[in-house]
Amino acid sequence: MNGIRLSIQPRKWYLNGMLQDAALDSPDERNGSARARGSTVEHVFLHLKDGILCGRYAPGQRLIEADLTRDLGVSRGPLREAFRRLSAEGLVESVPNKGAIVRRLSARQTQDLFDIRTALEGLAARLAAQKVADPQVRAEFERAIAPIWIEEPRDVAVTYLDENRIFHQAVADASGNEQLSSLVRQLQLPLIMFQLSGALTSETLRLSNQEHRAVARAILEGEGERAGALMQAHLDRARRFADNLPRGVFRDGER
Amino acid sequence: MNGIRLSIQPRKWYLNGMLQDAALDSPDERNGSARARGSTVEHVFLHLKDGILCGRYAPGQRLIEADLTRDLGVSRGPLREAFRRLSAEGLVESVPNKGAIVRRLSARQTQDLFDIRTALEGLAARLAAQKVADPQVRAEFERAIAPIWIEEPRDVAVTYLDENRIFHQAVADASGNEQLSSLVRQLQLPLIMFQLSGALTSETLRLSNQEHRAVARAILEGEGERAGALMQAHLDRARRFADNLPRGVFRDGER
DNA sequence: CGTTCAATATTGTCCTACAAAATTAGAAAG
DNA sequence: CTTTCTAATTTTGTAGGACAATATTGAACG
Repeated sequence: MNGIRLSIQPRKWYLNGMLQDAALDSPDERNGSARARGSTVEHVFLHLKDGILCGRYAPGQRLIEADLTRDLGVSRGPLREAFRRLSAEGLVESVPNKGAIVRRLSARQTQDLFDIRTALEGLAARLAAQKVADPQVRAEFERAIAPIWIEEPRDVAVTYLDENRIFHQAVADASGNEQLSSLVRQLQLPLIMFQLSGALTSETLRLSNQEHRAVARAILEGEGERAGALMQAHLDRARRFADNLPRGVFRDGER
Repeated sequence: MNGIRLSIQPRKWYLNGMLQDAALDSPDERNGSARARGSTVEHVFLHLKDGILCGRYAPGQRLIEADLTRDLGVSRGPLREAFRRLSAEGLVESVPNKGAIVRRLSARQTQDLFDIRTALEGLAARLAAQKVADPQVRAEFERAIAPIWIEEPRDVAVTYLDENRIFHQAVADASGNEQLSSLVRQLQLPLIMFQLSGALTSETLRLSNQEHRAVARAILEGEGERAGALMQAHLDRARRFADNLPRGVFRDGER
């Protein structure tokens, strides 16, 4: 009694990032074999990623191959390839003979993830403070983090989570270490489930934003050590916050 | 003129970790379809991983699907699945429409990787020093790192690289953070190319071993901060060492 | 209410096929 | 002889069908 099987709005694809209707872009419908090569996996991947992040696929839900191949109109090969990419990003986990299920972190795993993020993003902030000496990096960084300076209070949690993700990614990108950047992206994704927790208060968001600003200022002033320490303190507070979430958010039993 | 296509010793598999001859374990030879389920991908994966780490497949070499399916006697599905796993471990990279090639790091990527490892393994050492209070963790840790106390001088570089890998993994495992443990494993693998550099002197190995011992002692004494600092210093030295390797070891051009 | 076992659902693997892209070889031009 | 363009070959991306092994479900039974 664990397979929930949400139905998917039928026959829509993401093609190069744009949402399109299926019938409009398949020139010959007789077997649907004529789609831009190399894009099929990407379609499936983006559809599932988006679906997981938006909650269309719930944590713990099994992703049945037959259902998805039917609903998305692709064969099992590309679907499995997409599963594997999602697995690499930490959004699903593959269990032998059971297939792919939407990842659901235990409280312990969440804490562990925060420990890792603290170390890596502390490093990223330190490196970023060095790299902002380069005008191009500085310009790109300032452009990316612009939203954090907006004064209006954040009331919609979902919107703020996006702002949060963008800030952390901007710091990582400014570090100039591409592998670090992609690791940070990968480690941030599985935590999106907080979207569903509803525990983010307006005050929490304000505090988080203030910490973001402090980190950003330290980076822009080139003070690497301080930026790293501030980022670590920020993530440490987030870790404690996550530890106080209701147990229901996490995978059953474990604590 | 880049596809080298080394030939593979024909028809051998790894079955449950044991090397076996093909003819001995395929009950019906008509199409070879009867092998333990879920093991095919593992066979291919281990064969390729072993081959890459042993240099049987050279960095930069293309892995042609047709050749491998023929030589290993598997179909393209499992082979591609194995490619994806190797890609996740950072041993190969997949280029669209060109397939899988054995990964070759640039000097810059190598430095970046060391930065990340320094942060993560410093954390691992710090955590491990806390966790060794648990007798079971302590026992397992001491068992795993036993080789570092052997007094004989290390002359064979390949053997020492294995000892090195085992030590770093043991620290990560002792941290009690499974995700950290798997990250450390993943980040360590791509650096195996140093095996081929031949730049490891007997003196280098001795120094590295001494640093390992210092880290181990700090962990066993429960001094987390010191253990973390020592581990970071150790990796920092390794980073500088790697920076002085001949350029030919790295991907052409980049520095 | 709990267990056992058959029916069903689902995955792992194989095969074949074909179009798209990349690579190589060969021909033509300089 | 070298270079460049074109055609043939190779190789990958994807579809679709097939079947056995494993998981899951549901029903009968105690």
